[in-house]
Amino acid sequence: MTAEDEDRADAWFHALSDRTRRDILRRVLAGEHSVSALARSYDMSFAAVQKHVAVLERAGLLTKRRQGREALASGDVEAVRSVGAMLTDLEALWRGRISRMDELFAEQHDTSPDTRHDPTTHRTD
Amino acid sequence: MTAEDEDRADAWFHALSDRTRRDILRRVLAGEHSVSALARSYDMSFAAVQKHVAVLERAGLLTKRRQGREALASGDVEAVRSVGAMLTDLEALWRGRISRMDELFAEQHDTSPDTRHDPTTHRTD
DNA sequence: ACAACGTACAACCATTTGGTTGTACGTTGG
DNA sequence: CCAACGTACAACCAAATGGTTGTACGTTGT
Repeated sequence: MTAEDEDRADAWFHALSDRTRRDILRRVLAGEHSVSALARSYDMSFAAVQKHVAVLERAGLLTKRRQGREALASGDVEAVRSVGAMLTDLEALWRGRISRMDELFAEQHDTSPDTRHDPTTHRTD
Repeated sequence: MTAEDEDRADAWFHALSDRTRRDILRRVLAGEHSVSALARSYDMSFAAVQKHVAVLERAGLLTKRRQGREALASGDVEAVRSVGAMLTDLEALWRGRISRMDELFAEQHDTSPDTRHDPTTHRTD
């Protein structure tokens, strides 16, 4: 099911790649806003803002709730956390690179590898 | 200078919005790879992969180092952390919303606020 | 009742994107 | 020396993107 994960990641990062959408997400994370209330904040048509909201909704970064004639949008912090988790995974790959560099150093300079420091607690920055 | 920040964020998220680029970034975070070595991993032309590498480079997510005829690409973990920090900032906005909800709840339902639970330890998920 | 409001969506347009092929140029190994 | 390799970049193309206007339809306030 890695294919669907990549689809979700595509949608997440694409949704976040537009500054208007990031601004909308900030607002709806801070509190519910109707689509037209959001639209009033930007120098573009209502339809344009509505499309941005739809992109964020399809990506799962916000949800809409119908109340009378208004559609109230609310940010989904869990989705934001999931995006952050992807980046943490990327960092982990980098930490693995450092560990391998340590191993290489140990092999080249140390025939008794037991005396090396613990690579899992290695300072990296 | 918020404008440049938004430009950088646009470049970051756009670079990450393509699965081939995310995969390239994973590889170069784990260790240096030449552009042609990367290109061999994907079912597309060398030029296409080279363009993906260029997008990641312009976004500051990887750097290239010239060694002979090869261009060795390496992931920049600091940039990845900066992207993660942006998401943490988004989360903070959401936490502010919850605090405000707690305040409103206290005002409306409780004239002696002592008996309410502690909002700072409020379970949110 | 009905005008104004809020939403949704289709059609259209210019620009960007992600891919291709082709060409040029420095580097390297036999 | 020179053929193969690695890189860079231009030109081109189909599809996606971000914007527009227009239309339709349910909701609300007077």
